[in-house]
Amino acid sequence: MDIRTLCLGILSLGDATGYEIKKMVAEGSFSFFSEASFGSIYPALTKLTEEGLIAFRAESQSKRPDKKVYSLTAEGRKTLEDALAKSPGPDRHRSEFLAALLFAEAVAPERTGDLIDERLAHHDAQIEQLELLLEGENSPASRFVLEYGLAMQHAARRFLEDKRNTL
Amino acid sequence: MDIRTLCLGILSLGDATGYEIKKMVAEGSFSFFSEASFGSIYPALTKLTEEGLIAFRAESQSKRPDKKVYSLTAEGRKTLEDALAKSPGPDRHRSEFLAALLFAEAVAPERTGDLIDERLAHHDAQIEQLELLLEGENSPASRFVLEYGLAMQHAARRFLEDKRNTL
DNA sequence: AACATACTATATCATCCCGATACAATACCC
DNA sequence: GGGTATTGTATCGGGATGATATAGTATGTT
Repeated sequence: MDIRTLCLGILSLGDATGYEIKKMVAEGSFSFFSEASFGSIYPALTKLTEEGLIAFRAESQSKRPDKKVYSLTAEGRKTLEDALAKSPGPDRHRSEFLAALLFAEAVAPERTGDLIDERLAHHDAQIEQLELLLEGENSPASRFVLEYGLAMQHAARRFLEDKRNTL
Repeated sequence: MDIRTLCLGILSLGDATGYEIKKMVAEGSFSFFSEASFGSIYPALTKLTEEGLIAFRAESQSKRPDKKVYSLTAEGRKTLEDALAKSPGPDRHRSEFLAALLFAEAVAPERTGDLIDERLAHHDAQIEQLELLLEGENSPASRFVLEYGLAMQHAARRFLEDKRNTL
């Protein structure tokens, strides 16, 4: 899933500005399976507009630069449907924590206990945040994703607690 | 964790060629928390060598290009220790599956059942592979990572099975 | 025997992406 | 008054990905 398809997908759920798209992937339920920076979102939106897959209306705001509110065109919806027809690629998980844990074993074994304790606290914070998001979310699809994230956090936390003394 | 630190970490576990490092992050227990391509590994090794953090011995092979077997220098080990002293950055999870599921809800809802069924089969395959790797692995740290991955796969699978009919 | 695919091994390159930065006005808090 | 946060668009350097090139060996397939 490249940034272009991600933008099409987000716009299929409703019109948005580049800034709003960035907020959605940085916070909210999108943040648990995707990422994107301004440096990729704005060029993607420009190119998608040139290709006619999306269009924007400029909303002038008093004392602020114009907002460009993007929306999906019929052609863009078709392109998204085609992309979704293919089976999704594999998940990609990058964890500095797991890497640090594995390397610390060889280089600084006294550090592993701290790493795990920090991690448990991190999971607690994530769980709290997810439960908060879940309270304010009514869309079934978004709730599904948030509950999925919650299940994963609980599973990771449980595993670490069980195994803390094994290493 | 950039590729440079990843290479230092892998070399802290034992000497290796660029090709072997690539194999480790593409298969094996490293693949569940990291990724790297030839296009990033070879330049990283070259630069780390220039900086004196690693060194290589060329092993000439009959009828093959020389192997460059890299190993960590004392300075490289120190650099790795410094990097591990910092707390690891957050995990990054990218899932085309979750994105497709969320977007399909709006664009092609009849596809969601198939997506989940495909995903369940995918988890079964991953679980089988992880159990296979676990059989041949004796290092406690590697076993820890593999068991972690296994726990996550089981949790995801269980969640999807429970929720299949909710959407 | 011929052919195709896969493996070992290094390396480069276009394209894409991230993180930082810039600009600009408003709003809020101490 | 001053510092930080928010809404907004946009660019740029450095870094990463995925594909491709080269090249010989090994293995499997028809």
